Amino acid sequence: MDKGWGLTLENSSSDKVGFFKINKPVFGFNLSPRLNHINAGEMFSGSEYPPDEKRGMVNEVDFFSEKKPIVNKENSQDDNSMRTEFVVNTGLQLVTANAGSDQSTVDDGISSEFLEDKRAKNEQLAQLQVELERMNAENQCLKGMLTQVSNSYSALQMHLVTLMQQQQQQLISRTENSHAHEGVEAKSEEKKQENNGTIVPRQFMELGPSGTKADPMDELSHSHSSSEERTLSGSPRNNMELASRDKAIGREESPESESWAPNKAPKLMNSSKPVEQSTEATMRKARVSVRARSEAPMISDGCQWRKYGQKMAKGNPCPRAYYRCTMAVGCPVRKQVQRCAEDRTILITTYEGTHNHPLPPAAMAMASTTSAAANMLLSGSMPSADGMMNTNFLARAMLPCSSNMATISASAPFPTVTLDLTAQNPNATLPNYHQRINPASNQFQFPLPAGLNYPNFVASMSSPQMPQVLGQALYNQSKFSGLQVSQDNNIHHPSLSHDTLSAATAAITADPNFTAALAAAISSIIGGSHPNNGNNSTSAPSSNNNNTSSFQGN
DNA sequence: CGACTTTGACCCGCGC
DNA sequence: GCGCGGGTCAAAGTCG
Repeated sequence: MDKGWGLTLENSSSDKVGFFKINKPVFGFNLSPRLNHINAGEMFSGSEYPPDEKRGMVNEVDFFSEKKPIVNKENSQDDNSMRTEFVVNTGLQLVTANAGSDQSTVDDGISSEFLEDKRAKNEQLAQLQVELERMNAENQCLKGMLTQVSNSYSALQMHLVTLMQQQQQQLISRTENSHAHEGVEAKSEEKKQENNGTIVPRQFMELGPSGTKADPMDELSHSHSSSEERTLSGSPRNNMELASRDKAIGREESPESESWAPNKAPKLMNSSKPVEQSTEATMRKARVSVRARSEAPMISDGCQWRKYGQKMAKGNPCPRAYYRCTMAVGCPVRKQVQRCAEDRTILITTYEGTHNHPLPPAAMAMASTTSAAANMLLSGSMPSADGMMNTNFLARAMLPCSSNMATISASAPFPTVTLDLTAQNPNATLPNYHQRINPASNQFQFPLPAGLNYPNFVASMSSPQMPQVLGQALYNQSKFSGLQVSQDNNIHHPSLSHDTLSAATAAITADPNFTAALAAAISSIIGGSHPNNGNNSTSAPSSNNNNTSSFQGN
């Protein structure tokens, strides 16, 4: 039908006469008024609207133009669809009217016939107007339905995108787990890579709730049995470390040996697992460091810590404090807190290890979002060509945005992710115990709005959106930088990247506690699996959820 | 009294 | 082998 009309209008005028003579009746009589209305409007509303001369031709050749030229002329000035229907209906009605008028002409004369005719036309007009209104209403209804369908489609599309994102994340975590499970089987392959000087993605630290958790140094030793073990390079240095560890069997168990079983069992196991030990030794060094301005002695990050030592570090007049997580027995997570030598207002907090217990709600919220960050960081920290390319690409993308930035550096073979949130020169005051950022290392830089720095540590994690925002931003970044595992499912959100990242950086700078917890979560993931995965329990200890008061010395 | 901090001693890796 | 420095232990002290 449409095709017929389209052809009619597009063809040459010489052919149109014939087409119109044929199609017009078909259009007018054989189709429902509603379809006529819609199609007529569609056909004549566009660029193919027939010129006046064509309309004139139509009128001239129309079957009914001879009887009702006035009607056709009136309608041709207004609504095209109406015109069409007028032509059609007028023809039908006039047959009857004329039939009646023939008699009236005989009975009443010309004047009464004229009045009758005019009245009939008025009635016709009224009917047509009513019909037109009805159709308009129907069109409005259809428009509404179309809008509704469009909205539903958009909503479904968004939902689909969300589901695909979640699926992708699950795929990533599943892939990591499979990597861990395949660690043993893939060792021969890893060895090949190691021999070739290729560094494989770092492995995770063991984080199981075993009661014989050793200190981080020794933890490595029994992680060969860990399902979360990941592959890593066995550098000569690591092998040496391993060998020397094998020799060292001396330290006695402390009263805390149940939770921090220092050395015995691990070392016995080490002797038979040199390769794994070396990889774990490297993994053990995975850390997350947060540099932030704070007068407080320690950043509250939602976990509970116990100080177990303090030492003077070389090159820094400020002592370094050592803390371990006491939220659960045997939790291997530790952190070091030290003030920056150059700027003592800067507090450097370094996290190491993986929590073997559920994190407090606040930390859990952040940890859930930082899983994406960890994916990105882990991928980006790989010294592989891809990793370097991606991180460099990301850095290039981020660098021009601002001179003040939070810096996350992941440097192999001592992967340390540094969140520099001091809004100052991010590289000037890195602590000497951290590997300084260098061009060869993997580096993530996030722009921070100029002038932002750390506020007083009075803010709590009051904004539940922040983790999601950051997580989404990092997730987008990871995808943007091509770090996703699955290419087939890659979803691009170019519109989200910039805005979300800005929001994320704003969130970071707005709440130092958030950053600390973020770093802890990242450290957990880098050092092992997701903190939330370390324990089947889904409820975090409520009594120890927030230890802010415990560490707010100032 | 339990939890936490302090602090000297010790262990270990690493460079020379 | 030795010494340095980082990291940890554990007894003693402190605090609520």
